[in-house]
Amino acid sequence: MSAAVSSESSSPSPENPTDLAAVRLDKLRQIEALGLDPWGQRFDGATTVRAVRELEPRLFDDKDPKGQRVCVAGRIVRHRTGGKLHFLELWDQTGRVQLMVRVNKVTPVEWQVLNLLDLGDIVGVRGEFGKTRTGELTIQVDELTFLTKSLEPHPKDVFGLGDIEYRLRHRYLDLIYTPATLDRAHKRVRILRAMRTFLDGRGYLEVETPVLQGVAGGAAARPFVTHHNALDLALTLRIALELPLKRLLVGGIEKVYEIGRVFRNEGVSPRHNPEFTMMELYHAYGDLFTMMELTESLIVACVEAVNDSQTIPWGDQTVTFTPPFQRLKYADAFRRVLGVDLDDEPAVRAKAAELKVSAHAKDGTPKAHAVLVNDLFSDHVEDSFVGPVFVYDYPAALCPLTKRKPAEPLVAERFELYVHGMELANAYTELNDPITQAATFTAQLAGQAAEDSMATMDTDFIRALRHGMPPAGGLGIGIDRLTMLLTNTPTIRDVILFPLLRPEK
RNA sequence: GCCCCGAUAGCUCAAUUGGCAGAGCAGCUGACUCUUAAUCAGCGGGUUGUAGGUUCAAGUCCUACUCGGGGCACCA
Repeated sequence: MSAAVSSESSSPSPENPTDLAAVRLDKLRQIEALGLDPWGQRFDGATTVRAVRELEPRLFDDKDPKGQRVCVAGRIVRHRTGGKLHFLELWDQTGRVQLMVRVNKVTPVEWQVLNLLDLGDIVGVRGEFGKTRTGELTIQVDELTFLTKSLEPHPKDVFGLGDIEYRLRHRYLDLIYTPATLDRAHKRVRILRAMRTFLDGRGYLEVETPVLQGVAGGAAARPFVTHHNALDLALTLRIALELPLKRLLVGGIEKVYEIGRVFRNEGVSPRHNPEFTMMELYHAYGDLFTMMELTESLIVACVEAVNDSQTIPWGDQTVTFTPPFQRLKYADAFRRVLGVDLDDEPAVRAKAAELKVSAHAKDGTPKAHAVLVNDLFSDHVEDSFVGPVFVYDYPAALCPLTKRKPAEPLVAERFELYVHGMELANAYTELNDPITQAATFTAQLAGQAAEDSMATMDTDFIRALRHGMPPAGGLGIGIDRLTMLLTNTPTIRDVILFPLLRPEK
């Protein structure tokens, strides 16, 4: 769009040869003058570069041209001219291959086109596959079809793309010139496919539930707000998948899951994007420990989908995903790291003061004990987990959707799976008692922000529970963070192809 | 929303204490039928993110803003 606009002001015969876009537009006109379409047409018969490179190469021999004929299409990413002989590198998403074009092997028009090629142009070629005297796998081109002009200069790939903003705003170039970016995109798909295969194999039904919801429930987060015109209806984008899926448990779908985008109107960071992908599943008649077993197998299936072993690199460290993962009670972890019992309120307050964790909310009200415990845990305990480790038996006050332990009503049957301080999975025995659920929805702890309390009552969900939801285990996994971990990627921006950025200008 | 850091040619990066804004690649012209970060000869290319300010002089110092990065807060 902007390229065309800026180019129109440039002369087709550029007076300024440093106006790179104008030079390219001029070449486009020359291609048109040769009677060719600079935007190309259907091109049949191409195989992938990878498939070509797997063929047996044969040293080129003009007197005995018996090499295999191949056909590929892709982008020109390097071009070495040599008078009557050109070498080019053609890129497609499976790899690169060298092209050799000799003046006497192509038509005069094709030779003219060759001399008009810019880096970034797309061509289709046919020719003999073999290797040069120096051993480079090469296609000796005898048919050259121009397929698409690139009017913008491409980055010089040999030095890589250095500027993060440039990479994010030109993700299409990042995919071409940063192999790791394309590799991560492929691995993300493999992880999702492994997850679906695993869950389908265990009898889980994949469903789709509404993104637009009247009450955004199932998590503590600020929603995006929107509006439906015809019904004049205030709507929010979902912040979790939980509540619709549990309605399906009521409806008798005993094993159910959804992989979908959720939206939280919160900050952006290396681990947060306002829209991200969750997998949530629910299993009637299961519980917390059903979910632990399932999580181990599921994570291992995902690990093995992208990695040969169960040990994967993470920065300068590694993680080994060999079941059973470590299990650690929340209270034990708290005591081990902080040296105080979480039920000992004076000791917890003293520890908070020592660690400079405020005992008061931003508005000055004293934090409830459970909130202070949670803050201490988040700030000082979570980071100590190398993992994978299941931390389980959470303080019930912080888990409004979770069933309490029968003998310990202050403890919720919940676990989180941590790896290198990152929360990878969250699961619990689902609260299916509508009377307790109605009470926890309205409970807002002192010192807890309103938007963090899930204090908005979803009366329709309560009604569903009142019709009887079977006891169940539920699990949520953040797909983006799982992908980060399994692809050794420190920022969520690089496992999401188009992370949210402010518009330029 | 707050704090810190960054932005220089299409790309990747230099520029000493405030003292003529540079290089490689890419581009243009020419040479070259086995190159591969090709090579060789030559030529162009900049509102130093934007707007102000200080100064004889600003890429450099100051202020505001824009965008990005890191952190905080929030969260998964």
